[in-house]
Amino acid sequence: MDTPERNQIGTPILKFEDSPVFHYINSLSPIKPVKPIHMAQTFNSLTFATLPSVFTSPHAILHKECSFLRRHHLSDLPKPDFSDNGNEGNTSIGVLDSVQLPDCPAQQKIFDPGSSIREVTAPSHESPNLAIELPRNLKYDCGSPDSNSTPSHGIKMESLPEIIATPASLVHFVQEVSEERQHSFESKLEIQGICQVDESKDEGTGCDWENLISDATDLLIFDSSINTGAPKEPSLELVHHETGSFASLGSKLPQGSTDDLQKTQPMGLADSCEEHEMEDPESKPEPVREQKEMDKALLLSSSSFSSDQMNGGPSEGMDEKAEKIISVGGKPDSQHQRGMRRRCLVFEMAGAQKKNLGDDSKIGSSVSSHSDVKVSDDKQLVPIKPGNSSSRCMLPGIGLHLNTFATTSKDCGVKDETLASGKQLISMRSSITSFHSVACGQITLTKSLALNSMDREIDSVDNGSLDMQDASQASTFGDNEEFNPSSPKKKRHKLENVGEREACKRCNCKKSKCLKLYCECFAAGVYCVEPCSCVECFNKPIHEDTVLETRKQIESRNPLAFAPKVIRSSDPVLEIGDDSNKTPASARHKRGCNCKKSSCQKKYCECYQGGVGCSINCRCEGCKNTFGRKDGFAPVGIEEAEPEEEETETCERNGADRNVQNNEVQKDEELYSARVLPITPSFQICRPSVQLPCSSIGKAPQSVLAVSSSWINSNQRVGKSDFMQPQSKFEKHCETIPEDETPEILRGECSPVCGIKTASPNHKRVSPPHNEFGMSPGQWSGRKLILQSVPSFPSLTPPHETSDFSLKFE
DNA sequence: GAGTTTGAAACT
DNA sequence: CAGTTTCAAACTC
Repeated sequence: MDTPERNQIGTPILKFEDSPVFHYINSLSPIKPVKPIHMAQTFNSLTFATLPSVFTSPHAILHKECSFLRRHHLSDLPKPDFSDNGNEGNTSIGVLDSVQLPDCPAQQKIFDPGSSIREVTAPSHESPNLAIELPRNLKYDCGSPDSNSTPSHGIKMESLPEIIATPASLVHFVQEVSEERQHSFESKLEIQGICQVDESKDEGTGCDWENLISDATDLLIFDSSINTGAPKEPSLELVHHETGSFASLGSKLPQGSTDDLQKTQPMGLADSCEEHEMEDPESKPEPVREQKEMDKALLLSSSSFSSDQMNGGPSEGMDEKAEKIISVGGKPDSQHQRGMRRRCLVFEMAGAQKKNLGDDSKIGSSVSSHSDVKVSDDKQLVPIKPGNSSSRCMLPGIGLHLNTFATTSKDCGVKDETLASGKQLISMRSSITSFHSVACGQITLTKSLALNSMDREIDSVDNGSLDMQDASQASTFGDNEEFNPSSPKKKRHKLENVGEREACKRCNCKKSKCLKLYCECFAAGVYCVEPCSCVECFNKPIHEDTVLETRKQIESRNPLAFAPKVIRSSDPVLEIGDDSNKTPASARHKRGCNCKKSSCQKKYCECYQGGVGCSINCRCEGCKNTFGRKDGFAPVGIEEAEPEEEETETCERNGADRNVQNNEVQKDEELYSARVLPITPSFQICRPSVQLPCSSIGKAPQSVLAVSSSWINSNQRVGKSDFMQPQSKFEKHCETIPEDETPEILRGECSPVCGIKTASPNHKRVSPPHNEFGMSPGQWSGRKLILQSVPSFPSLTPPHETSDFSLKFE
């Protein structure tokens, strides 16, 4: 009865598996499908008791991947026997095996049948509910050792004889089909069988295997679910579990266990590590896969195995549940490792996969070491990126606002001399993301949507790039996650060193109460956060009113006070934009610096700090800004400047890149100046607006999303919006230049910025349009809305009117 | 970690 | 608008 069903299910599953596998391969990591499967399996192992596995099994099977199924089957084969209806399970298994074996490569085939069978059988054994719960537990618990242990027991009791029988069959199949693996696998099976035969405990071990496997699968599933691309982890998990079981079993048969481990690991590895492998198994000749898997498995197994043994799972659990539990318990490590691997995977994903094999071993070791801490995080880590991480990470560290934004980029640029446009872009992206998060986190409300969208975009874009930042952020977060501020300075230094300084903006204000532009946080439009070591800080949500008022005052004096100091035209981050073409350096400090002693070669110089070259607006003396001297700029118009000599110097330092960029930038700036200038004001305003979301000042908080997007777009589009500064000088251009140009950019979205030229009040203060509203509105027409909505600066207030603004924008 | 330097921000 | 003071970051030791 059951068997036919199971068989059917199993076969279909297998078929499905293939298709799913392809899907996975094509689209994502195969792991996902596996997870469900694991669930089912876990159910099986765990749930022995309750319900017919059938229900669960199908689902699980469907979800599961071929690889998993296969493996599971192999390892699990006994389970079916154990399972309530050993008959069914066995029969189905036998059928499946027989059938599959021919089809699939020896090992794979073997595994496949087993897996499919297990899936089917397992469910039958256990109640779906239990199974579900168990899996959950496992997932959450990282393998819920407990659950595993119990189920295994139940299974053991029931299936002893059957299990034994099945193993033998399996062994036969394996032998026939696969060679080494088969042997190893067989050895395992045999071992299990022996153990079972010898003692009920042995059975338990066999069950343990299954359980372990199931657990592993579960783990794998989790991993997969968690990390689409974390195939490695699963493998690790499997390895661990198996290792654990092996350890118990393995004391006797280390090699066999190792082989098994390798086998099993390979599965996980193949699955997790590389989709290719996943596919490969089927397409590829088994040996190839096996070798790869083996290699990986070996690496992993070595690390994991040792760890597992260390755990003592093996030592204790030779036979019993305890072993199982231990092995399961060992999972944590495995999980940790998983997490590590996941991380590695992730990173690798982003960075390079090639390391996988070689690194895996390393990773495994390293992971194991780190695992403790990270384990819990692992799961989180993966999910975190999308959700939590962003929020958490972003929040703490990044205190990026618009200003920050600029600064961040600056920082990056500055620190990263090597920064190519690419990095900057990345950095920018990161900064942006961080910004969002920051805004949300620090400020109060963030618009998840905006953030999410941003994050998504970033994520999508970043994979690779993010690594840098993410890693940095992650590290910072790690530090900051809990916001252990420790010494802000130190953190800063660290961050700075990393180039992440931006990530965390902290202030150390003692007298300004963080209500003046002296305060970086306040200037950035962000509330001070724990990391800040400020004294008598009023820049907190609690004092929102005060903050808003103060801002208003400051804005009244200088509408652009909260605008980003540095505006970069080319932000890949925004990418929306377009002008990325333009030299990355297109950015400029809105006001310009006034350096006299630092030669614009130190962070005292805001331009340098921002990683941008000095511009016409700068009144610096002896400018040697490596990012670009104001001289360079001069061409357009007036230059303050001094013809400078030193361009060569710049070249020396950074190398041609910067120089070129700078030069280009300057040129671009000149070209754009007209365009940008008009725009810039709007941008600045817009940026603030972006921050505003958080701000709650009386003015309408703009819809962050709308604003942000628009803002971003504007920036990107404008690209060089940066230059608010140029205004003063550029104003001339603007005047001369037909507004049309600006409109192009602006027109894209915002209409006419041209007006901006208006008034560049003071060179010093770029406050171009002092009246943000008065002037800007017209100029920024496109963005006027924003301006309106965004008073001048990032208000901490949540966006209420955003809708209106958005509409306006549109 | 303390002290100095620097330049922006704020004030007159 | 210019000059001065205040402030906090950046930097040095």
